[in-house]
Amino acid sequence: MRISELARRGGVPVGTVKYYLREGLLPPGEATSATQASYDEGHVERLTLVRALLGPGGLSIARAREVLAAVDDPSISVHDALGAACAATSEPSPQTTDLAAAMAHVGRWGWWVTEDSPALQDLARALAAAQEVDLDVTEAHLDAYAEAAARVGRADVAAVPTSSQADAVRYVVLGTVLMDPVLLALRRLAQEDASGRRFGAQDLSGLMVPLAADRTAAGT
Amino acid sequence: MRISELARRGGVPVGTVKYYLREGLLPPGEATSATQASYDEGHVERLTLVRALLGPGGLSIARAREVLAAVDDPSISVHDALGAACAATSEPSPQTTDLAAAMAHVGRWGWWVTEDSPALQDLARALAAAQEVDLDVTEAHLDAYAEAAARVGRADVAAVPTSSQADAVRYVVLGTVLMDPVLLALRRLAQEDASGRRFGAQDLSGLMVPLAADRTAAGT
DNA sequence: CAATAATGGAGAGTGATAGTGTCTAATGTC
DNA sequence: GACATTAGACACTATCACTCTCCATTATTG
Repeated sequence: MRISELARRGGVPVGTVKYYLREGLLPPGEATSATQASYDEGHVERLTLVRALLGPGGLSIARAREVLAAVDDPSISVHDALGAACAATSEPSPQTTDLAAAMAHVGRWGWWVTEDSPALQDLARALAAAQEVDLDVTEAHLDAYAEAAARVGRADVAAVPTSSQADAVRYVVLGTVLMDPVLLALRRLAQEDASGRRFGAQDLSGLMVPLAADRTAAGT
Repeated sequence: MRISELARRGGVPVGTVKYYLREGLLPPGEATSATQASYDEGHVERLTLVRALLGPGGLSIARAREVLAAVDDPSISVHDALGAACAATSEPSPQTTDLAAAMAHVGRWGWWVTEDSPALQDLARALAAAQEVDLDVTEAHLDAYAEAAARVGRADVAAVPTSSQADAVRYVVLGTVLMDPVLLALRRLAQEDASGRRFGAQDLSGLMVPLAADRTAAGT
């Protein structure tokens, strides 16, 4: 297919496809002449993948390129692919963070992580930010988070397919990036549920009901 | 104090403080003359709060303004404050999303949420994005996420202080925004742990060890 | 009391990011 | 052979979160 069809299939303007090609997010099509290249189903798939990483995944072009490099690397291990995905979703450390508190927590939970994991930096920064504004995060509260995270991490790793290395790598990378928003949305919903049970019952009695599945989409 | 001291205390340039004043993120200081205003400790606290929302919280100026409006509203309920924080961290719905699948899941878990919750839209979009790229998210996998999220949501709500309405609202809003990155970082670390146990043992035996607390900060 | 520095306020400018638009020569298609 | 399409390159746009510059007006200080 030509570029216009690829763009249509992916639901993006042609210019955007060209942009992704330029940025190396999409591999070039097979050149059939000086001004023509043909693209295949693989390109369509790749394009939807790129859109997922950039949109819901929230990655920048540069980060998406790193993630895709991991997906494309046939020799990468699943564990290293996870590391690449993790790195792609972490902020670049602006200054040296004090990892002591974060490391103490992780040690308390007995988790095996490398000391230079970007996620450890992220945790340290996030906890420091909470402390900055005097947000009281108790050890028990954090333990609840850790148990929840452990549950999620175990589910993620258990779900990794064993069919092939490439499948596993793809699954790990995509799962890492695309399940973040799922988890956050679920936290919001769970908070709403818990809050409704604790705070909302009296003043919102009629408005908040357990969702029944008999309505498909709520318009205005 | 004058603006330069406020800026110094908050660790930001004076120009940035002026910008936040212009944007309504900081309340104006008490004008002592045509070209002078005095700021107090409340302003310093507010400034660190703004920095936390914009930096680690990942909010835009506009979203931060909404969140701060909730924090400032003395009559808002805790539940509504949570809703405001939730809305501030959701994408504005670009198109109508099909909520059916998301609602089915939420109903399955028996959660009480409103049908027009932004988080429900977020969940629907995130699941749709995963499906788009053929990422297989099983019901069991999602159930694990839901249980983890429920745990987190319960911990969050249980930790809400009862000292005063204002404290509770502040805690809820900040906790919602600032604990997101904590949860994501913990997921990464838990994944690394789980992955190391499953995939990493053979090829990274020496590099991955349970963290001991005898080192404070890991340099290069 | 005069020189210097800082302030408030407003508008313009900056750099990064993610595209879009425009152009050209070459090509495909009817 | 006429018209649309393409690849490739470069330039342009929009948004965001600042950052700079300017000015008249104080505050401070020697």
